Amino acid sequence: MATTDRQLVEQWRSIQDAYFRTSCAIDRALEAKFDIGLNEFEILDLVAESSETACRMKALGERTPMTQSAVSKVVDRLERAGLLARHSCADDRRSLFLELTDAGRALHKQAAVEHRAVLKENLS
Amino acid sequence: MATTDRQLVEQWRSIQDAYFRTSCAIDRALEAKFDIGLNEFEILDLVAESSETACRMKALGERTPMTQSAVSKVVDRLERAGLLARHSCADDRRSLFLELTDAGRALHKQAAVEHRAVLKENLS
DNA sequence: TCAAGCTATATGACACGTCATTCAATGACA
DNA sequence: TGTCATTGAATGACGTGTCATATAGCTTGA
Repeated sequence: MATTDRQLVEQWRSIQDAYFRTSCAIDRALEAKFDIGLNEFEILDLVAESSETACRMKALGERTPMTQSAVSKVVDRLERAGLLARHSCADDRRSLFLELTDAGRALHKQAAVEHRAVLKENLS
Repeated sequence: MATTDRQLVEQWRSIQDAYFRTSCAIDRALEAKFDIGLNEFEILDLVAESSETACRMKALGERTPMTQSAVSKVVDRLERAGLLARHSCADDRRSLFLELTDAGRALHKQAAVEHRAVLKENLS
């Protein structure tokens, strides 16, 4: 009972610790080298990953813990930074279809290497 | 190489997922039942845990990933809510010594039960 | 004992996330 | 086809976290 609770809390703290250490490390590295944060990278990564299918915005919302409005704002920033473009979708004019620009694709390629490297350093 | 990267990313995603699911669940539960957030609870928990020693503020900063200024603000809110009090420290008048109020202690006791319960539901 | 530096905390500006709301487009059904 | 509900996305108000700084108290050494 008490020991179970203790173990639970221990387990939770270790998850928190791994999460904070790693996400801060990624964030700092990406911020320093590419001037984008972790969430920006995650979106770039998702878009890069699924460069086939259309109508992304919606899909992104489903693949990330971020809110729809958060996604919208991250995409704003990426678009302003010239890394990503919104295209309207022919078959459903409410939907938007996202695509990396050349700059975005290039940056993502480098950032992904960095990202994996930081993961390697920080995860068991 | 590629497979290692893939595994790394998988591992990272699973940590992220566990972290988000669990922290959101705790946050919602505490927010709904006790009107405090996760960080507020963590601070209450830390203070409750070490109710012996003095000059807490500093010590808290070392036991949490939060920034010193974040801790200061969380303590502000807890103090405003009447759950916690700052006492000045006799031997070093820069330091502050934190103490749960009766209300704080009572709330922490209940909230801790809830906290452990949510952990149990969300962790393997 | 006084200056210079260090330490503990608070505060203000700012970035970013959430929630609630809005708006346009779509679907469904009479 | 016209109305009503629903869906995809954007926006504004707001809370909370971070960084840089301010402030007060402590310490050290001449």
